[in-house]
Amino acid sequence: MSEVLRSYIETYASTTLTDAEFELVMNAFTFKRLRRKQYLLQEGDVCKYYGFILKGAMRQYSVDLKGTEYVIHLGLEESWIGDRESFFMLTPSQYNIDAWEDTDLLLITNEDFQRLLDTIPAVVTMMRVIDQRYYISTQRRLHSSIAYTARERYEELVNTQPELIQRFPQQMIASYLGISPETLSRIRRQSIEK
Amino acid sequence: MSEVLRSYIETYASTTLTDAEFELVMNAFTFKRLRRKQYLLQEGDVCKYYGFILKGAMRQYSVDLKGTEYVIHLGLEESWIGDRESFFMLTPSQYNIDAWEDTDLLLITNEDFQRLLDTIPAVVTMMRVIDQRYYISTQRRLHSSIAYTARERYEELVNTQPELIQRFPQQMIASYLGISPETLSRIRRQSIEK
DNA sequence: CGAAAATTTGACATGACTCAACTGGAGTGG
DNA sequence: CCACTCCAGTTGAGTCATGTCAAATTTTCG
Repeated sequence: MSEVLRSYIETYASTTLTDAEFELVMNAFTFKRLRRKQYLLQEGDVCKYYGFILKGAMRQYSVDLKGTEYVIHLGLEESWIGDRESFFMLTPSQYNIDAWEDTDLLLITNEDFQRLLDTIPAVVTMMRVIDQRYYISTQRRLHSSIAYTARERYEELVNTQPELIQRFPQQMIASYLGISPETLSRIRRQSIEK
Repeated sequence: MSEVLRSYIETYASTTLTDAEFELVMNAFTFKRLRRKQYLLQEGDVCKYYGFILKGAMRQYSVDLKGTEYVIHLGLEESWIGDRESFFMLTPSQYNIDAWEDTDLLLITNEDFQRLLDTIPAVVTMMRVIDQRYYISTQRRLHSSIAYTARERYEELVNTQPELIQRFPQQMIASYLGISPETLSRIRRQSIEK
């Protein structure tokens, strides 16, 4: 099971880990199983753990005074989940993170993570590559939200990340796109009609 | 002048550079002066240089078929400018980058940048810290675009980055916020009336 | 099957956009 | 130093995309 993390790191760092290094990595992480709807993080708490998703589906979202939820991240297996701002700055988070499907995670604390960065160069490289990709994908998403209509953003998502649409309910996808569930429903109908 | 870059790196890396290291850094960068409206990057080109702004104001934007401009980044002194996706992936950029004010830059190529990352640990650390901050600020901006109205986004910008509002014309700020210049004008009037 | 949740649909409200006209400087040149 | 132009910003009117609320329908799942 932890082989998944090993090959993930090796892929992103474009190198291999020695068994000793991998041992260190595995000691730094704790396995955790979350059932559907269980929380990894609740608003107001500091994000103590960053998680690597082995299997499952999770979401990160805020809730406003009216109770409306705003989804800012959806995560599937072989990706990371956590509120980075809170995790690294040790500040209270404005986000909630919960499991949408039953999810298996590998969790790591800030301290342990820093230690890995200090001792294993491959982890540093991996982080650089991941940040790079995140930087690029967020910039694209930001550009979409400024330059594209609701329909265009939905169609872009269908083309680039169909797996999200398959795994999460429509209302979450709507929130992720920054539109109402009703609007998304209408957009989909019109897309089909054409 | 290049002392600015040195102290920037030292601040972000929380360490000092040896003179030898700084020598390497300076050899990697080229000084460039851009006049107002000159381009650093044009759509369709690969972003050959990443720039550190010593003095001035720059913007990064795309243009759609109708000629409408969408500003995705505004940069002032002591920050970086460039299309990271194009720069690191060597792909043609969809963005234009030009100088809004006369601007002094230090430019670096991808090759030279990789070399610095390989030879100077402080540069690696600096990048990690910068990426971290960018990650956080972009996530916030994304959250704003999903969860807040045009007015709220404008007010947030006034509170968090008033220097952008002072240095760039209103229509660029509007584009940066993803709203029309007319809408921004009306929002401002109403804010004043209250 | 039956309850609860998700999605769809309809009717209506509204925020934001578009287009066009107007206003008010900031420069320029006679 | 005035007249003129240019351009950003403002304002108005009409439109359109999207949101809201409520009801109907479909799907999910115990």
